[in-house]
Amino acid sequence: MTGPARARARAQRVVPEPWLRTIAPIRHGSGMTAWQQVHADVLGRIQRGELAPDDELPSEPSLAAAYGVSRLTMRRALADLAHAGVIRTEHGVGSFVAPALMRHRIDDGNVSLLESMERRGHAVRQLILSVDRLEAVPPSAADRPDGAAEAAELFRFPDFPGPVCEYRYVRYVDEVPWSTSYAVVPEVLAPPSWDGSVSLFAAMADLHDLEIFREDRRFSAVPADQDDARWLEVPVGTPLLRLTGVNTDQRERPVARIVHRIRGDRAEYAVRVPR
Amino acid sequence: MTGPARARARAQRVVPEPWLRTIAPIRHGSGMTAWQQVHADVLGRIQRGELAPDDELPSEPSLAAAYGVSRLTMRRALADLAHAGVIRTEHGVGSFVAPALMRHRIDDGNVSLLESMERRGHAVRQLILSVDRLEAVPPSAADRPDGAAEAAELFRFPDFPGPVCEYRYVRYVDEVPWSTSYAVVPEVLAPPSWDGSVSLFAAMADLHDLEIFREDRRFSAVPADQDDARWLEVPVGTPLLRLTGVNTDQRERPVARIVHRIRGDRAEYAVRVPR
DNA sequence: TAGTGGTCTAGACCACTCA
DNA sequence: GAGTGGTCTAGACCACTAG
Repeated sequence: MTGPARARARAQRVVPEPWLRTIAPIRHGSGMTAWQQVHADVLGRIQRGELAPDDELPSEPSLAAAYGVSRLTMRRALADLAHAGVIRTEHGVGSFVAPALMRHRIDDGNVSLLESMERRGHAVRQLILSVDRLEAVPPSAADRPDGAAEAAELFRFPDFPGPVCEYRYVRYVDEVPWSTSYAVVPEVLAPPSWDGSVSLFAAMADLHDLEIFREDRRFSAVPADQDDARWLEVPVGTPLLRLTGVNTDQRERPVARIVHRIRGDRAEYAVRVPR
Repeated sequence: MTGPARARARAQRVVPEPWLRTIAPIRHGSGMTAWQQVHADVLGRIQRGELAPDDELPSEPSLAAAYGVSRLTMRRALADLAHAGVIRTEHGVGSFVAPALMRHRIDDGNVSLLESMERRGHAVRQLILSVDRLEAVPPSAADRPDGAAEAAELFRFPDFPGPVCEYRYVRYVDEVPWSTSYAVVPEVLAPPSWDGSVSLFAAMADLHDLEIFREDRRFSAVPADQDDARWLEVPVGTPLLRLTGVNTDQRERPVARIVHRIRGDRAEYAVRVPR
């Protein structure tokens, strides 16, 4: 496993020093706690356009001094902004105003994210983290993502008994991390040399002359764990949209199970509801 | 606005004192940070069943002492568990192991949460927070939930010009908070005395002899703000499933726009994808 | 009133990035 | 090596709940 491929635009400009002087110390004992006031003030300044996307914020100590709070209180405010995707912090570098969040609308019909995005002119890249072959026995719940009883269900393919292949990969849209993804397919259907340049399911369909349908989709919201945080370049605890599903072939046989954990500040999934 | 209606089961038992002695101080400098080790240890003990749902944890100071860390570090670990819905903390009372999370599977066809849940034997209650009449002009983005350009879109009803009614309410399932919800409908269609005992859209349908369809649904993930936190009884920043949508009548005219912010640790929305 | 969780501080040290 | 964010501490005070 290589480290996260960082090829990100650097700060457009550093916020000029005079800007710091426009900050007034917060007032204690005014209903709101200190970190809430700081949070609101910084958010307001960003929304009002005082700071532009990719601007670098002053350092934590200097901001803390300007607001008249301790560095820890300052960090509490900044952490909340980072969770909401308003700013982004990089260890050893600085904090930056996040670029205007480009929410992608996905019509989750029978077309993959990759195809759907490329049709709209966005570049999708899939970085494969691991491919494992497993006997189709329910593994111990502990080391599976979203452990518990659901784990065994992930490995059930009644029509294709035998070992399964387990894929872990990261999807990028326009070189910004989009999701950590997990897929399980029966080994007999697995494409032997999938390199992520096409949809996994498109590869399966080609190989075995199948038609693959997205059968059902389930949505939930979960906090980013350390692994998510690392690959998606967000703080631990950031809300992620968790999308699980089953794909079937033209005879309604399950052929793949997937779990995507998608950055909540980037993704919006749209579903047409049939009448 | 009244305070949150708390009618919650209290602790089944307090974790016995000897249990505290089974905790070993964490080892510094072993790859994981202190709070990660504490987090992992507490989570493991809960998953292994040492602590049962609704058990009350020892106080923060005593836990901190047992692990050999400062109270702040202890709190960092507990905060992460609370975000994930593993424990729940009550100010001035204590921390408790959260009950096994009951994920509800919703087939989001043309049936309301209320009907769908009651059909499955769950009690749904809707608490109305406010009903406001507004001129149908795009309001300032600042004070709308999920402000920005989307705000104006919420008020567009080309077929029913004029003022709109804005509803804010909280939905409970089995007396546990489920979502904070927000709906906008044209005033000419608004039921004059909706009390939350039935679906808002069922009331509209009855009143004006409409058939109401859930036209499209969009899913995203957002952190709980202070208002969400208050009503849903979760910490600020907890991941919420954000569900927005448009309802239309039998002639495909938009008649309502809705925004639900749903506790991520309780909800899972399932959608059948049409072939 | 006692005990709990929530906020805040000042200071220290570590881990990371970059010139 | 200088500057940044990440972690951690000991201690203090506040806000809330309950007996």
